[in-house]
Amino acid sequence: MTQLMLYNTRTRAKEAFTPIDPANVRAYLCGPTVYDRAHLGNARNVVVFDILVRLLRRLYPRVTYVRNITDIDDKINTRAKERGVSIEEVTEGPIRWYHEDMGALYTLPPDIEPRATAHLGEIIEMIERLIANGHAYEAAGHVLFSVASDPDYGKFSGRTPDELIAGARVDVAPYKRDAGDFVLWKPSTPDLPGWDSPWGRGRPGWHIECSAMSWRHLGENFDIHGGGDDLIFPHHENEIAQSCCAFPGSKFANVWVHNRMLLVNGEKMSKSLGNFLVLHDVLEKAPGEAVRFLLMRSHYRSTLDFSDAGLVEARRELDRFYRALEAFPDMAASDQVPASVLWPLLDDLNTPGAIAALHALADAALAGDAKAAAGLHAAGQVLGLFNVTSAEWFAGDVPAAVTALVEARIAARAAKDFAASDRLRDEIAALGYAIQDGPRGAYKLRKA
RNA sequence: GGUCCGGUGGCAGAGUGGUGAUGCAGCGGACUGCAAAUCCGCGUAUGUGGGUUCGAUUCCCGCCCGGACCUCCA
Repeated sequence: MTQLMLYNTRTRAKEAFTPIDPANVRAYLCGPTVYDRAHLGNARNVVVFDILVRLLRRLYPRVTYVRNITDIDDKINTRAKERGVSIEEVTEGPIRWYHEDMGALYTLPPDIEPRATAHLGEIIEMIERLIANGHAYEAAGHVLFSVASDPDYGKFSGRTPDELIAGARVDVAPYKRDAGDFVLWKPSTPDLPGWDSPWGRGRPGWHIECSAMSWRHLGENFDIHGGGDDLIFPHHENEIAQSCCAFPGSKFANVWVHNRMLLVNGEKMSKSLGNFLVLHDVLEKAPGEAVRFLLMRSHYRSTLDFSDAGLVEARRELDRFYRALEAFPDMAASDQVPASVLWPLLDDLNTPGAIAALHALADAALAGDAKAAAGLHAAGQVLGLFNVTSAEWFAGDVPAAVTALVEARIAARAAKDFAASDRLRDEIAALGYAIQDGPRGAYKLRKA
């Protein structure tokens, strides 16, 4: 059983995944707009896609994973103006932090990481095509996409143009033909970053860069497009409209994979609410692998309500797996992922189901089953787990002060001075380490 | 207001038209100088009212509650 099933937002149904070209599966994930630190919601999105890509790589010989960086944006411009620096100086830090933080979660880098600033040519070419095809028009220095020109507009997100207008909570610019028309290109005043175009010096609107970059790197029609479900409208609806109208007859992405939002205290983390958890801060509280594990403990299409208690629990579950692996230090590496783990993953990335299977393997491994331990380790590769050794997981680099106390305690126990022994255990605990005694004076240390 | 999604044991969280995974926490026992870890065992759940069915947690309808989108957002 190696058939991957994926829920496709386009059809609102779980479908058997069939690549356009089995020799090269092409996938695109909407990446960050780089003006700030990544938050935990970004992390969920990237971890989910990371598992999908790892799984696809087991099933197909080649996967091209593209994740863009949006480095043209009005929020970036605002920051640059506030600080009196160039937009490159604003985006440099956030791009570096993004790589560091996602790396700390053991997510694989994309094969191609295109930037909007390097794709103005493609962006302009697409806009020219849209104008030539009668799907876009110039007005007041802007170029706008005409939603009325696209009979399919709204189908993806399940809305009619009337609904969109009725629900509009923003003022409609007077130069728009329809309230739903959106900007492809807008003029830049001299104090703002801009690029020369047939419509004068300006900059692209929000949605066009993803259409241009996916076209450049994956073609007019590719397999999978991912993102958070808050992007379904308007971002992905608009991407589809632009791409399908610029390339008549193309289908753009075949399968759309959207993860649900991460909640904090029952509410969506969002920039406007200001309640978002900065990933870097969460990584101060727990190992990256525990944060990653927390994000896979619920299905990607369910809401996940973050809590510190959940983080602690994620870490304890991983403790158990590392204990199971620890029992087989010389285990030969295997890439045979047990069917019990693979099967739920193939069924629309059911990570909680896979984790349940991991626990069964851990039980067997703790009972002495070497094959189960090898299977557990192999399963970790497809899930992006077990990236460190058990010793590193439990203790990391032990400070000299702790080692000295441990040695003093061994001596005390040998002398059966249990009062001293218990006192030393408390002192070790005060330094953040727990000690476990084993047979014949053996012991294990772990970070509290 | 429109559209959509969900409500499972103390908590987290899957699956399923036919005796409700898994984990964490809790309880009892073994082991231990005491612990920890490990092992054995235990308990508790499908929001609510109808309908379809031999049988529903699973399908359908109403209600209640929660969340998302309709605006920047992963």
